[in-house]
Amino acid sequence: MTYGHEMTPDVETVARTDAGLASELRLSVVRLARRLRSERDPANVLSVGAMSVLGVLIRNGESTVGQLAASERVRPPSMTRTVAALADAGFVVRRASASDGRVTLVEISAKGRQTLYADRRQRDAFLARQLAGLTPAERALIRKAAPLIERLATS
Amino acid sequence: MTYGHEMTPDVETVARTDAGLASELRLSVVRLARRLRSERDPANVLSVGAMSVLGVLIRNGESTVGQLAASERVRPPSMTRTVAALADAGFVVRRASASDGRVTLVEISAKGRQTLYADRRQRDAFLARQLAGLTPAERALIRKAAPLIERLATS
DNA sequence: TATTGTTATACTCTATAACTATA
DNA sequence: TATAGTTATAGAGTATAACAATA
Repeated sequence: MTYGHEMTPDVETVARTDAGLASELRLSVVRLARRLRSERDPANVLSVGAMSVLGVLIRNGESTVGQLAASERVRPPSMTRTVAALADAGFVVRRASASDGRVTLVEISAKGRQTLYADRRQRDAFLARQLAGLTPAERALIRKAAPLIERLATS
Repeated sequence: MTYGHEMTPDVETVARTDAGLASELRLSVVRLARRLRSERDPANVLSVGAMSVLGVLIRNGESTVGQLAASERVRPPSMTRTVAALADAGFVVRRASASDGRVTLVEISAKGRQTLYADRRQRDAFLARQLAGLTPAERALIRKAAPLIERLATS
């Protein structure tokens, strides 16, 4: 697989060195993330951040507001707002902790689960179309790269 | 290279099917983009969007406000604001087109160029550290995947 | 005293609508 | 009439500061 004369690289730095690699990967990832946001169906009720919180709740189960804020890397007041919006829409349920009266426990509801899965399928549609434009070998490469990108984000 | 028992996948969907691949890639990319934003030095004067515009100006040379808005996928009023902020800070220079009095041409200044490069080095630092935690084989894989991600974003 | 979460308030970025100037 | 850009205004999302309740 080569990127010869037919493809002008979209970044100034050729990623030969590791510093250049960081720069190229950063630009690519930021651009794709922005594109994914812009391709979202505006009819969607919930924001990207709110949907992401539902994903955390499915992955980790019932969580406190503080845990959710940490996992999404936002401040507690922001997470309070997001959780309030999710609760108002019936996507999560809040309850006080029995063992510690200060904490608010948040759990996803059946409606939240269904909504998240439906929204995901829809958001995946754009990227699936884009991936269909790659060759099978390129898709195989992306398949191997995705967990590495995940690790770069979370480690 | 395997992702065996030592690594619990952070996504529910195993990317065996192409739909699953879209889902996994989307989550990974969105997470890394968010992480990159959060790792930015708060002392930076310009927003991510403004820096991205400087990058476009270096890549494409002098551009109109409309061209910049299209390339960044924002509406013209948003780009007017971004360009105004860049001009106020001396990072770009605006001038009227000689051939078409309606258009505003925008060009990067020497100061803008220097600032962009410095900001980039700094933003790259976090990702370079993360990449250093990968094996050489994994980095080689990322090196091949980056231009593909760019294509997914821009095609 | 320290911690968890909330409320009050402000800032940033983006959008739509309405307007000006030019083609 | 259509197009390029700007101004006015509003909405979404996040932040800091101040506060209440609990440990």
